[in-house]
Amino acid sequence: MKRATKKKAARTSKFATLRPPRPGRSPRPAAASNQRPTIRDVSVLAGVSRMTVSRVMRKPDSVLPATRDRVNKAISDLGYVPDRAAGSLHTRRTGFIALMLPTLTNANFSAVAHGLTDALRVADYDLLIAYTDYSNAEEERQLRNLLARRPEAIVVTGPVHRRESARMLLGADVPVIEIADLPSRPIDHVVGFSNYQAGRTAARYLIEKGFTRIAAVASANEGDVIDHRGEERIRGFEDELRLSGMSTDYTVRHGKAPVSYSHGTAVAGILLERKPAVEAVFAVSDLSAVGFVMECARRGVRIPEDLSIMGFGDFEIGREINPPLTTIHVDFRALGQRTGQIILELLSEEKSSVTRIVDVQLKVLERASVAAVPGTAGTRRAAT
Amino acid sequence: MKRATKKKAARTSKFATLRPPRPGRSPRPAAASNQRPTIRDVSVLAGVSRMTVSRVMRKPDSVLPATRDRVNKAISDLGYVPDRAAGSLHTRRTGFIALMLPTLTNANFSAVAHGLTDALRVADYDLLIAYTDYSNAEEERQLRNLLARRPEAIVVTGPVHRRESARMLLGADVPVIEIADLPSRPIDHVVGFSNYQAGRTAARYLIEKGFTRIAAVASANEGDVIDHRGEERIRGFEDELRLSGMSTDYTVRHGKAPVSYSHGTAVAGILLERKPAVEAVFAVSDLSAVGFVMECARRGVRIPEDLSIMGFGDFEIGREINPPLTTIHVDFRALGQRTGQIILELLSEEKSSVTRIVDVQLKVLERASVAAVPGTAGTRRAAT
DNA sequence: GGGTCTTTTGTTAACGTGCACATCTCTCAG
DNA sequence: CTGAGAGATGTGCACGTTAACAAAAGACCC
Repeated sequence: MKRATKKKAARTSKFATLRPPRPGRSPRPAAASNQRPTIRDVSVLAGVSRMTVSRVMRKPDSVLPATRDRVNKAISDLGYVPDRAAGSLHTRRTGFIALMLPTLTNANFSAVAHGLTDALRVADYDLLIAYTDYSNAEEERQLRNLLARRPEAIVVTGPVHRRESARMLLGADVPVIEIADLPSRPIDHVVGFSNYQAGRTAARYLIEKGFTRIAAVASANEGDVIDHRGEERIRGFEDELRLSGMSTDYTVRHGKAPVSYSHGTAVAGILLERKPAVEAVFAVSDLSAVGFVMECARRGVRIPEDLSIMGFGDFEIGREINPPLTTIHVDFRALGQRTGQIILELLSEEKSSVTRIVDVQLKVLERASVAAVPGTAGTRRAAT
Repeated sequence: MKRATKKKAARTSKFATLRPPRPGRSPRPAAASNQRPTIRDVSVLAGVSRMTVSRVMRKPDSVLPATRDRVNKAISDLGYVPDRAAGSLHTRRTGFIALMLPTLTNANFSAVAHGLTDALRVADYDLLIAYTDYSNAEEERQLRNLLARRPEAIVVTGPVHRRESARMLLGADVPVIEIADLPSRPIDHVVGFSNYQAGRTAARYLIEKGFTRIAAVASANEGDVIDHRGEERIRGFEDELRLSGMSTDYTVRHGKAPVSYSHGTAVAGILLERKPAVEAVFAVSDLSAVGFVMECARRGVRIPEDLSIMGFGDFEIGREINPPLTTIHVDFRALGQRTGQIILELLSEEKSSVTRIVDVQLKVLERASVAAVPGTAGTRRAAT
């Protein structure tokens, strides 16, 4: 029988008969039972060499079916799972993609993670997720951590602000993709949208509806903790107001990033006291806008009759509340998927020096929380 | 001067003068400029051995200040970041903690991730997050993936259902912690709460408020995609109803896990048609409950006057809507932190064979979305 | 001034895997 | 029956790091 012959041959290491045993190298006993099995344990059990085991796992067709079955049985009996760290040490491919987000507790950012995973699933990549809690210092710390894992691509929520962070990213010698913004000085690739333009778009939308007393609502910068993308939206919003000769006095900054429902609730308390009364509100995030709407309901302020409001981000809850929330939509899941596709392209191509800048769609979703000022019909454009 | 002497001595490899150069081993040229620097590059630049560089990074006190400074300068000049994969190959410590969640787009699960990170921050661990989209098959696939990274502990959203998954976890020979449930047959450690009891608690609460026509609202199992913890809550809820001699006919199952706002909206459309009219509703998740409440508002169904409703999970939005949502609270962030602490304990102790089962607090938050039936005063307990 | 101890630094051999290459086995043509 | 070629399998080393051990250089003591 073939098998017996092969087995014996393998066990007696026929190729090394002339070589004396190496001095310092003990034959190493079979793995202790409490240790995870290695490819060597599998090879011994199956009576083949380590290389054959390796082949069974990565190109099974190059191994004789009988041998393959024997090896597979050994793998399964031992519960062997190859150690990717050891493998990648040799292949220089870790299979890690690093993703740096401000926070996980934000449906849009988790949507990015899901989208990215979707796109990467076809290949054999694992996501290495870190989050910064909106702090640049933490970003740098996390980045150093991530680089120690040798990711094959790095996705950061842009723009990167620290010099040292940018330096590390450049030095990593792997594709870097900034997402969720269009940085003025990109490090490498970009899949994002202009938060500044989003802010301007929101302002233009409200101005065209005929409002003149318009508020912007955002978090306050607190030391190192800054929502840079939110800041950009507010900056664009205020710029557009000014360009139309309007006041930015109604802007309210409150609390630390990230904003959520309670932010809107608190800000409503502040803003609704103002005289003359504010007519329209743009919140830096839907979550804040929703909190604002809820507080208005409690105070008997009718939306949109007494006050119009719009948010940003098209969070699911905005579609469900009464009235539904006008907002600016960005498909974050698609953004993540697109990012994943680009990574796959960049990693498959030989030497792609083409820098990709993808500007993702952004659109106003008109819902019932904004109503035009009577007599305006929502089309009063640049009424000189 | 001391430094010059040392430097020269180091460069000429004074300890190996008698040994001839090894045959097959080329001295290896300095790393190509486009390659990430290794510890060897640092050692050459600093004029010391690799080991000294390694020491500077992990126990700096054992190196002479002058040498240390020289090495640190080389590290910084080269932008050297050690490769943890290579290090862990030798130390057997990867610094990975694996976390398997059903989804990231659920604030409570992301809170677990944040809590876990909080607790692990003091040590040098990185979280390796995977999610299953509520599929057992995907759980098994992801688990195999995770194990290939050799995590030092594995956190899974319990209970684990597949035989093969459980087998892999046991074979991993690292602490396994099931969270967010109290499995009847735990694999190892547990930090969770009884979803079954949560369901019973909810039912008891509504029964004591005097309701008799009570609905449970959940997702429908769809093939492999099952929200096991939600199922447990519904099971407990219905068991408690039956124990009080009540009907479970009002239970509505709809859509695929995970449920969200639109789930509640859709289910409200179904449930509000029922005759005789339902009096109280328990939704498997706050998100569904919120959607339900919003749909009631649109239909003119007053809460709690016409209908009482309670949810589960104490999501932030439940506190903000009108009326605020009665719910069952579990502190998921604390759950994550507790899990992290236990991991640190387990990994620091020599041989801790003690299995930890932590039953996390769970409490009903009484808010305005549930009102007692007139004449009940909310205290009709087991009215025999 | 010679031994001994302490401090500092260097050398070697793994850790688990995969590639390049070497070697054996089998088939088949001539 | 032999040699070439194809197919199957094995060996050795490298990947980047660190623990254990070794060695050198001072410090210190009598």
